[in-house]
Amino acid sequence: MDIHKITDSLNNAQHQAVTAPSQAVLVLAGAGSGKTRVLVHRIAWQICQHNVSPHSILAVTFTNKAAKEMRGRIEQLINVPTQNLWIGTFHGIAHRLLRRHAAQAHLPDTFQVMDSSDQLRVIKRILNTLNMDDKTYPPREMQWYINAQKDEGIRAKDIIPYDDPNELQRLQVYESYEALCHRSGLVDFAELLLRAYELLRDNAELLEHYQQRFRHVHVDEFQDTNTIQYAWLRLLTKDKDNLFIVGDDDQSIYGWRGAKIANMFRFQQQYPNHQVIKLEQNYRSTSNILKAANVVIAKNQGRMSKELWTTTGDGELISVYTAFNEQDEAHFVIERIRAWIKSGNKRSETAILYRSNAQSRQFEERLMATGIPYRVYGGLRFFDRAEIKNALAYLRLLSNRHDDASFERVVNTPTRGIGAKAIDDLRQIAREHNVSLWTAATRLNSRAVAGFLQLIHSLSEQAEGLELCDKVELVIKTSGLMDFHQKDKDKGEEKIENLAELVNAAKLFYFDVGNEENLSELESFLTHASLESAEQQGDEAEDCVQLMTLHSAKGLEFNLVFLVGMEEGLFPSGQSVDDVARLEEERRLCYVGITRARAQLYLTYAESRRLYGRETYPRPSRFLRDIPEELVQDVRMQTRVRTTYSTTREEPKVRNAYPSTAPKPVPSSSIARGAYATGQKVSHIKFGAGVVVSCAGEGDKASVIVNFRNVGVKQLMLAYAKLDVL
DNA sequence: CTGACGAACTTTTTT
DNA sequence: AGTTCGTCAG
Repeated sequence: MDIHKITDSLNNAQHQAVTAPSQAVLVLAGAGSGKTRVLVHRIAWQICQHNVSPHSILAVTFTNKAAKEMRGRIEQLINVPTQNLWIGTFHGIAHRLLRRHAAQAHLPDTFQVMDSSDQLRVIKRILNTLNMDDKTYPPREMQWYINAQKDEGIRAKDIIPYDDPNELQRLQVYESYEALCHRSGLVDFAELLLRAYELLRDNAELLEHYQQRFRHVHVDEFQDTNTIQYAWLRLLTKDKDNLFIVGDDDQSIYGWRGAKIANMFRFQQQYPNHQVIKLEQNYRSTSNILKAANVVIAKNQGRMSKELWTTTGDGELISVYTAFNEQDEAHFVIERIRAWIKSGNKRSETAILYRSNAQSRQFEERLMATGIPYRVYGGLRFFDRAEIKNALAYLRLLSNRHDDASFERVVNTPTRGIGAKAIDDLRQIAREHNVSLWTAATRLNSRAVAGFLQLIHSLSEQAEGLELCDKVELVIKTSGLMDFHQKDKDKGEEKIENLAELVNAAKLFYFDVGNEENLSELESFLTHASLESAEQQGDEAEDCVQLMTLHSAKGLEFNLVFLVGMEEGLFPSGQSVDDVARLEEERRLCYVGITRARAQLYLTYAESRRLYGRETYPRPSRFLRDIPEELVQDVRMQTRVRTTYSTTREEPKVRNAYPSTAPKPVPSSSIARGAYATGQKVSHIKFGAGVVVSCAGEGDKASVIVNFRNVGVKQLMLAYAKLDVL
């Protein structure tokens, strides 16, 4: 194996990281500095240079996509079989451990993983049985509570509720939930991690075994680890310091779901012999973009210092566009994209990034009207669809009759005359005798219920010996799901297609017998469905404009990026502004957003925006003001010169590149009144400079609403207020 | 069981 | 505004 192939292409810092001695290493990797590269080459280096068997290497990521990419790149780099290499998500690895040692983890061999919507259903049901009002105890909050406890490694038995009645109630739910999961052989996502941690913690020989086995442990996106993930890593590596972590404190954007940047500091304390290597050279963006990113993030306190730089030139200035309202914003963005595509660029190289999903609509509408193909990220995933979950629930019942969540899901889907009453009875029996719903059903005297049991029995018999995909097909057809979903008025066709797609997915499913010794093919497929649902998204092949939240943009890059809705209250989110820590996370989010852009970055905001059915007049985001003027070009200012305010109805369908060569279309809501129109820059003796956002009334009663730069929105009567047109 | 209506929401999301 | 969720009547 050619070692040079592994090290030659690296810069100094990368080289240092890849070839660092086997001790704890923290690679502080800025955006676009080649962190995946370092991980991949580090692993390759160990295998080739130090003859480390792939069998003794563990690499943990957060997403399946990242895991897959890493494995692919290692295989590409070195010609060594990597089946023995453990690369996977925290959840995937935890799951694997639990399968191997199910008994020691106190789990049945047939345990199944439940996703968050399954979990929510179970919790709802528990609230119900406990007779708890779901107004005072919203199921979502209970779910959040339980997961938060598990993320911190806290079991119900560890909680001392003191005298707080609320806490007592929540504890009761947590306990019942644990009991039900245990009885049904169900494991939620947080449980996977906690259980895997406890497995190692409580089984000395097992821990010893894995400590011996994994000579090198690697972690990607370390800043996103939560308490239990850290604890688990710590168990595995504490005596050997063989932990190689890559992360960027500035890109920690998941604090709200338990990620702890503090883990990076904890690492430094608990692995005193560690080495820190900073990757600061950026290979993605122009210098101007990096400067802006650096300035924005510099305002955060307590960072591990790090500053991105590049050898490529300044590049274009960052463009800021001030829109009248959200429609104008969308219009502007889409026109720019249109011009960009027209000059020969790929649609998939441009992205519209927003803080919240609700913002996508305006852009979608415009794109649709313009006929530009686009793709919105973050919708329902394939395995999350109701029809798919129904089919999977039948399959789960085939493999485990006592899976209460699945039982309840399909016992009356399609409807077979088992109403709320019958289900209540079942629950009653189940609770009294502490048995599963299935067992309860065998004791209930009901024709309909007996019919359901019979159906499952017969499906089970018929499925015997069939290929996986034939099993799936059998279940879908025989259970009546096919007919049931076909009846859906407007979505029937789509649902049938999805079910067909599920059969197809089963056909394509690769069952790795060697790796899943304890699992049947069906069980393995079901696990795959819960644990890897994300990757099943449709055709990425088509060249599409990309629309997504800032969160989902992490890790991606585009030549042309629009960061839209740069307004106080939106971004930073109104819910974060009064909390320093949350505001810092918003700022990191902004940093993430800016660093997605390779060549060109647009920041846009609207002076007036319809939000929750009301007209709001937000002020420009503080992040916008942080970026120094010399890096920015105000797109609107350029336009101003050419704009005629009297432009009214006949807004031309703009053909030219907008806005530099075309007159700025005035949004229909904007009506000229005398000298004032929305968008007009004005100046007031007392309030200073501002922009007209709305006009009303005529003659003496004419008034305008002005958004002043320094004092915010004011309504002024034209008859009294002295306004100067700028 | 379906459909209709009204109330209550409304940051971010992977596993 | 728009969506989702729960309740109620048919």
